[in-house]
Amino acid sequence: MAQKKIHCDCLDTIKPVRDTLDVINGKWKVPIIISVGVGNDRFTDIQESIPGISPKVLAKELKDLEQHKLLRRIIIDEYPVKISYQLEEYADTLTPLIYALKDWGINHRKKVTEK
Amino acid sequence: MAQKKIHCDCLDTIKPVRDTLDVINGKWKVPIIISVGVGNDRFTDIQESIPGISPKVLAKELKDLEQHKLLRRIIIDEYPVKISYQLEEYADTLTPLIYALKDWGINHRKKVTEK
DNA sequence: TATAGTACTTTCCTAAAGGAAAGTGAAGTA
DNA sequence: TACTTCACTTTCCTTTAGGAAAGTACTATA
Repeated sequence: MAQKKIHCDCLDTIKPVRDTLDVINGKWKVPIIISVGVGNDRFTDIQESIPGISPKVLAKELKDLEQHKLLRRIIIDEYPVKISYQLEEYADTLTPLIYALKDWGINHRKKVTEK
Repeated sequence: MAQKKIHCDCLDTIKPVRDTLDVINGKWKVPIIISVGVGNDRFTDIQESIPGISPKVLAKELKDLEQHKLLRRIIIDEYPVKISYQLEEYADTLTPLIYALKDWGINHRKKVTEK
């Protein structure tokens, strides 16, 4: 009787997790969503609210997030010209994920420092 | 009266999120945790359960996860020598996060394909 | 004409991540 | 002695992410 190699199948979980990671990947996207979510809507305000982010990186990540329909860029035609960034409604679906990331981070820091 | 620049403060959320991302960062760590979690405990089984991962990358990520106390490496001294990878209890704390990643991915795929 | 404000862009560079393919070492088995 | 299995390691290379510093474009106002 042929022995069949069994390794547990977990693609049902891995595949959607990968889909998510493809969207919110990297150091900056979730922080940007958080920042815009609490009300920072201007380029420079977003930049100042996220320590360490450079304008180059911010501009690139904002474009990515726009393409993924997580936020939109609104041109306000006054003097001086302003741009407002707003979360799309779809970004609200990320709320549970963001809380999970936050909660785990808080707990992890507690664990690491209490030694 | 001096105008003070107000930009909404969101560091309380951004900081722990960053701590989390520092640990589970990248394409592979969460998939590996999932795979080991469902019972794949041998190097080659883990490798086969995660499409596209190379042995070099798997070895490196396993070391990282060990350092972060998320899994342990157990040497089984038989012939041929086997290594068993097991999740630490601490890895269980990631469960809510993994579900959040999975659920969002499922929903996102639905959204993207139904157009 | 010069200046100020806003929102970027450009250039240059380093570091980290990732991929392909082949190789290694240890030990038991034929 | 050669072969097999398992768990990696090594080498080489390409791609992506990220950072620092300076520059640009537009327009209104002084």
